[in-house]
Amino acid sequence: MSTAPVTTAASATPASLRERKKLATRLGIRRAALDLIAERGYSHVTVEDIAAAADVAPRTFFNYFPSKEAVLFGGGPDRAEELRARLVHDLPGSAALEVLRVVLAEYASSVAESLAALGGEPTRWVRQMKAAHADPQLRAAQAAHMAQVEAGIAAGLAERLGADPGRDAYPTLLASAATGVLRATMSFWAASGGAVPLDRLVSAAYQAMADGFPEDCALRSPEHEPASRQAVSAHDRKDHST
Amino acid sequence: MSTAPVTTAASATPASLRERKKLATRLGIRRAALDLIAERGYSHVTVEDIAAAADVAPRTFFNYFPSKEAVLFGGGPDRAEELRARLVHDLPGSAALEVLRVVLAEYASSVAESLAALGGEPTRWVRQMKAAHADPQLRAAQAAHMAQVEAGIAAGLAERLGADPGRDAYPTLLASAATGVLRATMSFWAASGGAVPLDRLVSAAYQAMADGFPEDCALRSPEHEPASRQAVSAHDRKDHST
DNA sequence: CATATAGTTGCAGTGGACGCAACATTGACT
DNA sequence: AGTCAATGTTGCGTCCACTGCAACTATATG
Repeated sequence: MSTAPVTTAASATPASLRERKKLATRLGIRRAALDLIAERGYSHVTVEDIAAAADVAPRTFFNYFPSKEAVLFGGGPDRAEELRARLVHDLPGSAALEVLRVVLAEYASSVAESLAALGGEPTRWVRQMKAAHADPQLRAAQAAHMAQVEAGIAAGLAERLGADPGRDAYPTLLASAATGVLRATMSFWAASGGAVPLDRLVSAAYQAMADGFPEDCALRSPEHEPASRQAVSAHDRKDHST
Repeated sequence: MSTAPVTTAASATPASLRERKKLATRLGIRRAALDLIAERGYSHVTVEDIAAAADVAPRTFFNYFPSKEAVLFGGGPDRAEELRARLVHDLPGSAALEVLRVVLAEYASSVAESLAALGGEPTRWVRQMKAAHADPQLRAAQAAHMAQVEAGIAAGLAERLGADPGRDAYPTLLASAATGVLRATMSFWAASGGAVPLDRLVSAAYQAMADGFPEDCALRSPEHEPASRQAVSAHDRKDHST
């Protein structure tokens, strides 16, 4: 939030002292939480521990995050709403799949950004992501979070397409598939250490989806801990009708 | 508790007295839970309530279900493993998408069956499903559950395709999309009151996915509370290469 | 400086989940 | 039958996530 200027909005807004302090403690809590969790694992860290490490009262933790899990995901509480709005209005005239690809690619990037804003070298939160990937509890939590995002997407798509979600399953279907793809992509990206550009990964994955997941489709990462080489062997041949 | 005789499977499985008793209490707990939740809503029912209604000690509840949420989903704890195995071995030689469609359609059916095994008219658990769809807490729980299923699917696909999930994102990607579609489909089916045959819905949805979610794709349900008519207006024209 | 506003903290309480140690039931063996 | 080992059930104590409420404190405003 303070390290790298956010390109989206609300940047360069030091606002009042109060606001700044709030942001600071929020970030402090988040940082402390991620550090501890990376060290000991999610289930071996209590809210009390986090609060102590962040120099706030345990009670204060819940003034900033509605749950212990939320500290891992919730960058901003309004991201879901923003997503919805953009899905409705962006790229008017384009196909639903196209809007999804563009908007969700940006969403992914913004998530990545907010991770980077936590400071520290990438190596640290790479470890964190690896840990998250392992712990089934966290997988569940992440799924729950994405479900919320998905609801926003479905609503946005339904509005854009003028469909009634109760009667036409298409928006929900598309939203579910889209978030599924998004989740898998971000997991993969995190596991790769962030070496492959996220937006490219997301685009490739959506291309795969639009093409109906052909057999020869493969999203591979380089050999070990990739640094510069990037494979992302998508197929740029088939043009799907839009 | 013993309103209607169970019509489905598990019949003619007297096994030992012990096994039967266990099954009985398990079903009793599940029934009690679903009843109470349908009445009061998920968050207004405590485990203690459920236990009381099922005539067991609160502690016993956790001998059968690992969590309060689990009582809503977990039919059997080994379903995930079975899924994995079938994805590896079934339909040798067929495309991954094809196996997914077949196996997941059956999975969905078995879930539906276990719901029906709880007895009572459909109307009851239709209400339950509607409630579940509304409560964000439950949406999250269901997502978490599906995440576990997804992990099994991803593992199975990876094994079938001989891919390393750490290096090739294809299996994970496919699994995520597949469970997304499955989830949306089952939600839709439940919301429709189970009027539309589930396996047909699932097949249609997978067809849509294999075709890259064309714009004209629409999975619609009849007007109001459907009874006999069923639309499922999929497109049976395009044959995708396999 | 006084006052309103808003954030922080402590406290007490609810409820989910677990480990452990009795107690009850079932099944097997002689 | 009668005894014993498994296995299931229950109660108890504990930990921890989470919440409402009521001080208390720091910022903002007049």
